[in-house]
Amino acid sequence: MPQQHSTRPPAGVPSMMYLIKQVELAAKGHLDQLVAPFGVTGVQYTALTVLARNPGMTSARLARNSFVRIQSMAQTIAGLEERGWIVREADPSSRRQRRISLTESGRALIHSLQEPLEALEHDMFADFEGEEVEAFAEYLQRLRLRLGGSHPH
Amino acid sequence: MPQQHSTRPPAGVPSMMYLIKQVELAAKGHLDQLVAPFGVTGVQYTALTVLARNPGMTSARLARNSFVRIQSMAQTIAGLEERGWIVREADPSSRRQRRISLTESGRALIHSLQEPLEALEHDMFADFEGEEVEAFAEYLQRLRLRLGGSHPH
DNA sequence: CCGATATCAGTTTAACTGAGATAA
DNA sequence: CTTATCTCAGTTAAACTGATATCG
Repeated sequence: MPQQHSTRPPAGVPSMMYLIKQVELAAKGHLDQLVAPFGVTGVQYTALTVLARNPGMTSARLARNSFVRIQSMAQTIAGLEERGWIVREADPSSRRQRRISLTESGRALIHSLQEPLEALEHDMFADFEGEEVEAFAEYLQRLRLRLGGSHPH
Repeated sequence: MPQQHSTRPPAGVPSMMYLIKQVELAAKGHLDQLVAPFGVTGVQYTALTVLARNPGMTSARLARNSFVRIQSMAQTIAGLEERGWIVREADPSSRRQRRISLTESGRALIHSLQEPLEALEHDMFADFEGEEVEAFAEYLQRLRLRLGGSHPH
């Protein structure tokens, strides 16, 4: 039954998604600002850190891990390769796949940015209690798993 | 099947921002999928709901509220106007500003999408306790305020 | 003159789709 | 034959910058 056009505000329907988007947008702004002087975007840098933690990854696997299409990730990877931060080598056991590894230059980039980025995150959560940061991270993890379940192909 | 657990140490520098981005990306996918049949994007729709809750807003004010540039919001607003979901009327007390209000069509759109969107959010947080959802929302609010403090001009 | 609003025009990031070659 | 990976090519959404006119 269609309610009358009450002046009642439609409550914050998409409030959570709106909030998440705004936080992401604001955080991206800070991240980009910090890493830009190094000639890297926030997306490129985060991809690089994932690759640093997972040596030998393929582009396709990284794409699935990040919930983007293979082609989207390929573009990001191409940028990293072009700048010389990564190399892709043919895997002898699977000539189709190209395994990614960081160059010295890539490792140096991560090293240079590690401290400023930790400071940025520390600042982001300056008014959080220690356990609140962990709780927030845990909520994000849960959402990531739940929402990521239904990714298109 | 390819449910892998990552090699090991989850610790990483930009882990929080990476998580936030992934959650936002996944949530956006679900939102867009839901609202697309109505000819609206997720960004357009969320802007519309903000306008519904704040009648008489200007584009510039909405932009500041959303942490985007005036020009970026103007583009979103233009899309909403083009589709007939909003109208912009000259304010007699300030001939520069154009106050935005929803049309019947715009209100109908919000009404049509309210229930499915509530269902989507409910589903997102299905494995959250009630107080956890509130805590998560509160964390996001805090981050929004803290990060939004340093928005460019 | 200055600041805020709005607009016009162009750019960039980073996602997307579709098509096709090749290897497992 | 099927599926996954990779690549090429083009598209879109949604942010951005810069410049300009006008109102208060």
